[in-house]
Amino acid sequence: MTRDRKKNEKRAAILTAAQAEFEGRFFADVTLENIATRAGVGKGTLYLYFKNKEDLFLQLAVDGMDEMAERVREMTVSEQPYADIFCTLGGELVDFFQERVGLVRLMQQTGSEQILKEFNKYRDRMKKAVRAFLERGVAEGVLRDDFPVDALQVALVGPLLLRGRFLEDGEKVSSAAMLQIIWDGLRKNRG
Amino acid sequence: MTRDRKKNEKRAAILTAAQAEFEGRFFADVTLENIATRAGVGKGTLYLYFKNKEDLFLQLAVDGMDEMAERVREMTVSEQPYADIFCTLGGELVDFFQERVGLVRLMQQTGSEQILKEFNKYRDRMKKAVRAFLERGVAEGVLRDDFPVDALQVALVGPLLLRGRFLEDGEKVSSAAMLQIIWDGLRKNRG
Amino acid sequence: MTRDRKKNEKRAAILTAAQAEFEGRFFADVTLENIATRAGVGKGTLYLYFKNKEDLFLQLAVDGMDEMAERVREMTVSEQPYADIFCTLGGELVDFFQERVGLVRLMQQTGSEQILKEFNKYRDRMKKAVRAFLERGVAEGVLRDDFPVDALQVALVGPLLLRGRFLEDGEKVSSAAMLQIIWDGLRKNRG
Amino acid sequence: MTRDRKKNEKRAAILTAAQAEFEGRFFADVTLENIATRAGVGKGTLYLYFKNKEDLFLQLAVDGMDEMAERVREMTVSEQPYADIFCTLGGELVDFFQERVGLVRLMQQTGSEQILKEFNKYRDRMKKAVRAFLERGVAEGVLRDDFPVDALQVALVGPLLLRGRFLEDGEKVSSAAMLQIIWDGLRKNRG
DNA sequence: TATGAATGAGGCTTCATTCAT
DNA sequence: CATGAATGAAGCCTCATTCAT
Repeated sequence: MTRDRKKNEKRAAILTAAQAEFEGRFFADVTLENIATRAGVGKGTLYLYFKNKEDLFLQLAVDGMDEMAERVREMTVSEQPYADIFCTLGGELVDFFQERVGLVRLMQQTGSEQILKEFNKYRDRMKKAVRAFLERGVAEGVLRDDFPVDALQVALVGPLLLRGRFLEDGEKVSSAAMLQIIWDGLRKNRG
Repeated sequence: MTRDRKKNEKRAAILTAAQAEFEGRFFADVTLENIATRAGVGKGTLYLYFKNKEDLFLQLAVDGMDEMAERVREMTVSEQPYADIFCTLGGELVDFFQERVGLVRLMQQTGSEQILKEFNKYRDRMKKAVRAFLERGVAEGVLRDDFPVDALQVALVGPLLLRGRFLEDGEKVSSAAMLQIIWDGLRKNRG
Repeated sequence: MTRDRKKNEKRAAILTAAQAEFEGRFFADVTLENIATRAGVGKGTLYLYFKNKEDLFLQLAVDGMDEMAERVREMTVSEQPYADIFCTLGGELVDFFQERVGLVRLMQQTGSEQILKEFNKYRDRMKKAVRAFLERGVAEGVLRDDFPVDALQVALVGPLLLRGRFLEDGEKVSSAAMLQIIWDGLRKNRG
Repeated sequence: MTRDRKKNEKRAAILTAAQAEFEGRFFADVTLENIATRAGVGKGTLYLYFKNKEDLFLQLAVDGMDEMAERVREMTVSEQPYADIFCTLGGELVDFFQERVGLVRLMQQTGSEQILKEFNKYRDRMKKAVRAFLERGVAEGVLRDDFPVDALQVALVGPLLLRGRFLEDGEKVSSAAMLQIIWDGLRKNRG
C-alpha cells in the first residue's frame, strides 16, 4: 500500500516535471535529461515508470483525461437544468484545457503510429462524452438542431482550446465571457 | 526576370514539399532529407533558399499570412453589409486555416526564441487585422458589445482552427454550419 | 576519489588518442570519430569530457603548458649559476616543444575567435615566464643587452620549435648542439 | 602573349586573394567561395587555374619559393665577403618568411600524401640551397664547425619563421637584431 | 572563357536508451 | 530500486566540386 503510494507519487512528480518543462521552455529543450533533473531523479529512473519517451508523453497527455470524461458523463445525466449544467461543466472544461494546452500538439509530434492510436483512444472517449452531453441538449430542445452535433462540438471545444494560448501575457479571456458567447451560438431559441 | 521567376518557383516547390511532408507523415519523419527528396532537389539546395531548418519552417508557417491579413483589412473597409462580409471572409478564413493546420503547432516546436519572435510578428499582424474586423462589427452595433473583443476573437478563430483536425477521415464539419453557429454567438441582437 | 581518478584517466586517454591521431595521420583524417575509436570510447563520450571539437583541441594544446610555465618560473629563481640553469631548462624546453609540434599550428586552424583567445591566455603565461627567465640573464650581465629581450626570445624559442619538424626521418638535430648555438648567440661576452 | 599575360595576371590575383584570406580571417573561414569573391571571380573560375583546392594551396605555398632558392644559390657563389652576404641574404629571407608565415602549416593540414610530397620537393630545394650557403661559411672557416650544419640551419631558420608570428600587434622584432644574434650563434670565432 | 546554382559526401553534435554499479 | 556514464544512431549543416548556360 505504502509501496504503491510512493511509487505513484514519484510517477506523478515526473509527470509534473514534464508538464513544467513544456510550459516553461522552448520545445527543443524538453529532453528527458531536463525532465529528470527537474523531477529530482536520475535519467534512468524515468524508465522504471515509463516504457520510453513516447509512453511518458502519452501518459502526460492523457493524465486526467478519463476522469474528466467520466465527469462529463456524470453531468450529462445530472438532473439539473441543462443551462446550469452547461455553465458548470463549461467552467470545468475551460480549466481542464487550460492545463493541457499543447498536449494534443505534443502527441502529434512525438507520435509513432502505435502511440498515436493509443492517444486517440483516450481522445475519442472524451469526444464521445462531450458529444453525448451536447446530444442531450439537442434532444431537450435547448440546443439547436439545424446542424450536425459535430459542428456544435467544434464551436464549443475550439474556443476552449484556443483560449489557453491566445494571450501571451498572463491575462486570459474571461472564462464566463467565453462560455456565454459559445452558449449563444449553440442554443436553439433565438427568435 | 526569368531568373527571379525560376528562383521563386523552386522556393515554392520546396515549401510545397515541406507542407506535403507534414501532412502525410509523422512529425519525427520530417527531415530535411525527406523534404529535399520530395522536392526533387539536393539537401544542400535547401540552404540556398532558406537559412536553416527553422527558417524553412518559419517561411512555411507565414507563407501567405500577410496576404490573408491584407485581405481581411480590405474586407473590413468594404461597403457591403457586415453580415455579408462576415460570411464571405469567414469562408475564406476557413480555407486559410484548413491549409495551415499544424503550422502554429509547428512553430512552437522548432522554435528558438528568435524564430518564434519572428513568427509572432506575422501572427500579430493577422490578429490585429481580425480584431479590427470584429471591432467594426461592434461599432456598427451588429456584434455584441457586452464582452471584450478578445473574447469574440477567440470564439471566432478557435472553431476555425479546430475544425481542420476534428474529423480524421476526409469529411469535415461544414464550413457554413460553422460560420452560422459562430455568427449567432457573436451577434448582438438575439432577443 | 576513485571516481575522479577514473574520470581523469579517461580524459587523458582521449587526449592521448587525439595527439596520436595528429602525429600519425594527415590532418584531414583527424575526425572525432577517429579519435573516439582510437581512444576506445564512443563518439558521444567525447562530449562528456569536452564541450566540443574546439574545446578538445584547446585542451590538447594547453595540456601541460601551465606546468611547464611554472617549471620555468621555478628555475628562473633558482640559485644555480645562470648558464647551468639555461642548459637544464633548455633541455626541458626542447622536450616540451618536441611533443607539442604542430599544436600551435593546430590552434590557429580550428580557432574561433573565442577559443583562440583562450589559447592565447595560456601562451601568454608561457611567454611571460620565458621572458622573465631571459630578463634575469640580462640583469646578471650574462645575456646580451644590446637588443630588446623580445629578440632574444625569438632567437631562443624559434629553433626549439622548428627542430621538431626539421628532419622527417626519426633523427633530430642534437638538443645539446642546438642549445650551445643559441647560447652563443644570446650571451654577452663575446669579445 | 597578351593572352598568357592576362591568364597569369588572373592566376596571380587569385593567389593574392587566397593569401589575403589567410592573413585576415580565421582558418575555418578560408573557403574557395571567399577566395573567389575576394579575387573578384566566380567560384568555377578557380578550377580553370588550379586543379583543385589542394593544388591552389600548394601553388600558394610554393609561390616564389624557387625564385628565392635561386637567389640563395646566387648569393652563395657571390664574391663578396661571407659576412656581408649573410647580412644581405638574411634580410631577404626575413622578408620572404614574413610573407609566408603559416604556409608550411597550411600544407600539412590540407595535404593529401600526394600533394604533401609535391610540396616537400620545393621545400627540399630551398633547404638544400640554404644548407649549401651555410656549408660555404663553414668551409671558409667563418661559421662554426663543431656541430652538424643541420643544427646551424635550424638556428638560422627557426627564429626567422617564428618572428612573423611572435608579436601580434603590428610591431615586429627588428630584423637586424634578429640577424645579429643568429650570426653570433653561428660564427666560429668567439674566443 | 566564365559563372554560380546545384549537389551530396561527410563532419559535428544531440539525446533517447542501456547497464554496470 | 536508483543512478548517470557511456553509447551510437540519426539529424543538421558545410563546402569542395561539377556543369549547364
